[in-house]
Amino acid sequence: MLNDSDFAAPGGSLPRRERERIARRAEMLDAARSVLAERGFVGATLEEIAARAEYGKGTLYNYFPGGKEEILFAIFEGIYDDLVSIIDASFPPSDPETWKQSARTWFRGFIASCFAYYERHQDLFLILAKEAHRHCFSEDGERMAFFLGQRARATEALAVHVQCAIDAGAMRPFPARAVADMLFGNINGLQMHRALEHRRDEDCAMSSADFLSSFLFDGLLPAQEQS
Amino acid sequence: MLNDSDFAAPGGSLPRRERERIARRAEMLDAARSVLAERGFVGATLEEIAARAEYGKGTLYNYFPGGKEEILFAIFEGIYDDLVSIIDASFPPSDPETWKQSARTWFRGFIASCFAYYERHQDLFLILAKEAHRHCFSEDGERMAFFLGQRARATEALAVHVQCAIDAGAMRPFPARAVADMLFGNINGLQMHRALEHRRDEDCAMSSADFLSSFLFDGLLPAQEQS
DNA sequence: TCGCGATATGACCGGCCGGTCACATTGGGC
DNA sequence: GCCCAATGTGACCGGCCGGTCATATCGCGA
Repeated sequence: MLNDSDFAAPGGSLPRRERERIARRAEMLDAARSVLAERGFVGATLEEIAARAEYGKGTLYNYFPGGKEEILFAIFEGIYDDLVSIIDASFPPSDPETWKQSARTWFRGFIASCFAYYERHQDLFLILAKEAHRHCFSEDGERMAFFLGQRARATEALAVHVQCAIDAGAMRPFPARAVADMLFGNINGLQMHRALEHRRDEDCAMSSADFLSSFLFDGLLPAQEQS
Repeated sequence: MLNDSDFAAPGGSLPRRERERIARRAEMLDAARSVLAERGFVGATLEEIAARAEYGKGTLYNYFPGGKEEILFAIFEGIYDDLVSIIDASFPPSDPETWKQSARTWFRGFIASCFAYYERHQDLFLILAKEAHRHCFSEDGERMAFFLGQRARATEALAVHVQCAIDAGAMRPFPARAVADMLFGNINGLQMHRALEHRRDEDCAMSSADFLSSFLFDGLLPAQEQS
């Protein structure tokens, strides 16, 4: 993911065979993403994924011996890799003084990057919206552990920066993990709101980021009521 | 739902036959809720629902001719009925002056009621978390319409009161629908956070409501930074 | 006690799909 | 051009489950 210019794609110069293998795997994942976004994990069939990737069903198993589940895992790992990259790119390492001045701007930028990412990869947002919560409560222990782990990876990466803001006095001293969770929740929630109302234009992405950061930083009370 | 003391249950005194029919339907829905919470909609089998309700599979179809889908609809309709009842009970009709004084208290009470409800009906929360988003993007037009409609019913009921708060000057003039959406999103998000961390005690439900209403009303900035 | 409509039941059917594997195809080294 | 390893393939299998329906059972009224 993110290959299209967002961030560095791996696999510079390897033995020829290896590069082709990676490229084919990527084609299959592309197809899988589009089918999963449309039909969800249970509704998607390996047949359709294979067809859309222009391979036979059996071939999928050469690249994903774990079958459907491994494909799901690979896709989610990619999404969370992207989110962690966005987080890292949004908060340059700085001293407390800079933090105090820039925290709000940086968080607003982070929020805008997330919206831009979801806007550019609507299939990934759909997969996230349809599947992420579901599998966090899966009855299959291994699957649940995987999803909780991915979720925790992103939450903790963001919580680090929340803690910086708190330490610098730029944010009230709430528990950093909880705040990080709420940030993600609000970003996803607002994106969902936008998707359901079919607001897709770029302008709206900007104003959504403004709305959300004002909502989160300044709260719901009118200015004179702040306590 | 809510039969256990929360709010009035329907069906006072009807022809005997009719009451028994309603009671059996309720037993089946109870069983269905517990299976759906564990396995999700696709993982749940009619066989297991019937067994848990102590009926045969065929009998389900006497009460839910529409099969699995009708059961799902009935459960969600009940959940959203409950949420609307909670909303109505949380905001007594009042004049603008009372609103201005009490808005924050009422919203905090509403948030606490939601947490209490989810705490008391964890199966319903699980169903909501696992299924609600998924079906809002369903490829089946009718199902999607149903879920969007239910969602809109609750959002609009809450938005009415948000608009009152705004009109009374107790809340910043954001779009009421968007605020209502964010409120629900944050309540569900925090409940999810608590569920995943296995925080289940009542104390925590109280402090969660405090945390969330402070988070939402006062925002993330320290007091002296409020703009 | 009988009879009959209402209700309960679970064996069965048909379709679906994840996963397998014997075979076909390819392509690179010689 | 030949050979073999690597890779691709889709027919097939087995299990699963939603939905049906012929049959059994119930219970009420006469």
